[in-house]
Amino acid sequence: MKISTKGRYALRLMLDLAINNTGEYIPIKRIAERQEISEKYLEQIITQISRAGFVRSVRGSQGGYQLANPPEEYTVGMILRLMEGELSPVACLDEPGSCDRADRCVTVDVWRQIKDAVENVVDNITLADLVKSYNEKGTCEYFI
Amino acid sequence: MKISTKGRYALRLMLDLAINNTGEYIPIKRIAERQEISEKYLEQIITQISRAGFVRSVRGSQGGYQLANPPEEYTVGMILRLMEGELSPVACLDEPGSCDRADRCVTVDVWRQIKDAVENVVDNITLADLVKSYNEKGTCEYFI
DNA sequence: TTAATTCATATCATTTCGATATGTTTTAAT
DNA sequence: ATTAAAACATATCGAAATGATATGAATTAA
Repeated sequence: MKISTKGRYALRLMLDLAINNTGEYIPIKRIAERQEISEKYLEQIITQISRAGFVRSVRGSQGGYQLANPPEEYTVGMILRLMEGELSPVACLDEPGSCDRADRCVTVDVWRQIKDAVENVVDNITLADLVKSYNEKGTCEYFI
Repeated sequence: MKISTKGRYALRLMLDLAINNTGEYIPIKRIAERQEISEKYLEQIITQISRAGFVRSVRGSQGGYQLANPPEEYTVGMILRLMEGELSPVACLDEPGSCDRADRCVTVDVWRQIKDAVENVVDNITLADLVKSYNEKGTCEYFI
């Protein structure tokens, strides 16, 4: 039941962009430094994020990334789903017909409830909420 | 964010024992047939379950397993934790001191909420609840 | 004695994870 | 023009986890 580093790093990356949402383009190198994450690994991650249209990019010297929309418009769920796929504890919830026991299945109700509970959390927290938490935590240069 | 087959199979196994909770000892072979799961794989799983004291076993011919306690006393959470470990989306929630960014961490609040939401589901469903669902689903020989 | 069963380990193929490596293309600054 | 910085693209790789299978020993009722 773990979220992969890709999902976690993507959230930190997006939160970094949200906190530094000044209009400037931020190079991935800065984020890698601040977050202490491998630059090359972050490049892979932001490539996915960029293709999804969550960020704008400018190539070349002085280039970088910025959020495509205001932090209010990104939920944690959007970001996690992009990297992790559906937030289901079992595949059968997302692949109808994948299980021929589905009609007489009892435990699927449990998995469904878990999925709903998780989604209820992640779809109701935005980057703006996290920026607020960050600011309330006092003066600190970094975060996780 | 997936639950492994061990966790899922363990729940089906325990539910099978709960449904067939007649006082008899049930060989793993029967359960493997009913659940269409590899017998040898189920053996590994029930070994863990047995060591935790969740079931009683009798060796030899006519031997098998039965629940050590009534179905009401087993939550889904107990069974999943036994196979999967803590139901946290990130390790840092369970390993204090594992992360040196913990003090200035913002995203950990998200992970904590996810964990709480999942636990709230699985710790409030018992095998007895699932047996009830099973019986309400009508006459069917099998379940998942 | 035999067959059925739990119990114990070892092994194994495949996939996933978490990266690293090696470029290319683009662009601002010099 | 040249250079350095940066996005973009793709391949590779070691380690761990996953999901089993294999082999056999110990126990017990029939």
